[in-house]
Amino acid sequence: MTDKGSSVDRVYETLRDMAINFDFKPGERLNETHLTSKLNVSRTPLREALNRLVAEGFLTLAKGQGFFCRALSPEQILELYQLRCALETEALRIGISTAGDEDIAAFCAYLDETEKTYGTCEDLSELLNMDEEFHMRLAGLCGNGELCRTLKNVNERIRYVRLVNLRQLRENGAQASENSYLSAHRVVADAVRARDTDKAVTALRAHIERRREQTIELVRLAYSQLYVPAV
Amino acid sequence: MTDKGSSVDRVYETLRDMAINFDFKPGERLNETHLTSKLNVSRTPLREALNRLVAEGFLTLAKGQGFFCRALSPEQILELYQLRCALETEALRIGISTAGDEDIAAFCAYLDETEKTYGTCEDLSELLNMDEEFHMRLAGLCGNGELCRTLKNVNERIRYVRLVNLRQLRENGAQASENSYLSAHRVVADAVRARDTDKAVTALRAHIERRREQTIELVRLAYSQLYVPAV
DNA sequence: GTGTGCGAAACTGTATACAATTCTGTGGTC
DNA sequence: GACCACAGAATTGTATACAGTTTCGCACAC
Repeated sequence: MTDKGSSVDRVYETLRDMAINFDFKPGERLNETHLTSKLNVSRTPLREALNRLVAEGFLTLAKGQGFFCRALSPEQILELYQLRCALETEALRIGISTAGDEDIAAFCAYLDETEKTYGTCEDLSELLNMDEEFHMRLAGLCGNGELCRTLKNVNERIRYVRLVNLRQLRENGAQASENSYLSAHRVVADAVRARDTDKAVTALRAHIERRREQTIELVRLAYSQLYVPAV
Repeated sequence: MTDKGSSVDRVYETLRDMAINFDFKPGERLNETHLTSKLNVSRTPLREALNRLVAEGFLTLAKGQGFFCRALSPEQILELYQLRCALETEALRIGISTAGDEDIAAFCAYLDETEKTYGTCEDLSELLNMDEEFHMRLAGLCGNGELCRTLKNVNERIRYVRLVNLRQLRENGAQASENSYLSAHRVVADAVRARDTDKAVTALRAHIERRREQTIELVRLAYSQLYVPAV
């Protein structure tokens, strides 16, 4: 029953996941022939998938030289954080003024539900998934599909750095930091429930921008982890 | 010297222009064979370009059925207006707090310069270009390339409806409306020069959202113009 | 040792060929 | 007259072939 999807779709999703996780190193040139044998498809659907990923900002395309992994630079990450902030705060504004009570209740219920597993979650990737899910649901309250799709793309592109961030916090034994994530979410959710736009936007903006200062250091750390195979 | 660019690039730009102007009708199925003969390329680069346009939201792709022009619906346009608002207001916030005085001066100078031609411009498409250029320069003050690229894409996707709007205003003999565009720009620019974030954001938001109420009617009008060849 | 030029190999960009699916129109049945 | 079945045509999705660049390595000059 599961529509196995076209070859392009399968290849596209595989490559996107690899790009998200920087399985391709920043600036690395992609060898199409290697990828075809790795993914068992011909170059035609492969290149169609690659072209999509270029349009989505995961890869770049240099005429005559082929496809490259996107760069990983503090500037780039900062730009994406700003973009994320723009999208999320506006979504929040719209959501607070237009979402139904039941939608907001469902959103808050999700937070309640995940609150327990948040502290006990060992897998950092899973933890990040939960955080992203929270933010996507928050944004989803605005009912704007275009906005959500754009946000999703941005989140995917900063995911690696965020993961590095979590690893760092975990290593520093900063259990508190995870709780601070959670409490920040709680503050926003409460403000949403109270339909207090200013309070919610302010809290959310602070929550997102908090990470900005560390970005330069985080990108440096990211590079070091990229080229040292995880134990 | 003009790098003639690859075949894909040329085809891509042509198709994108056609999509922006709804030379493809909303929901229309695109026949690849016809396009190949029209554009004098084989299906391989054609499909690569089409895949890019899907990723950019100009087209959709139905498995087994090929490529279709995007829909044109009030909901879609409203979503894009909201997205535009999110991007522009955030860019404005950032720009006011980070742009150099000389950048702001250059921005204001551009407004001064175009102010004259604004009233006398006969070509509505050209008029719209000028408006878009103003907004892109405004956004450009924030120095965030990702944000600007996203905004550019959004603007392209709502361009047709905005053009219909201008046509309508022109037909109603509403010269005043063009002046109102201009004066709104002036208000924003003055607030930017004064580094008054709240005032600038409020004015810009109002300027953009003003069009929202008319959207349903505008989309209806757009359809009528799409299927009646321009005289 | 360093830099340069050349030629082969590798790779990209595009065209074409083929397989599988979808669409279309005709005929038949109720 | 409306609905369904089916065969042929058209169209999409993928693989392969080919031409034009680029890259890489090696030899050679300085």
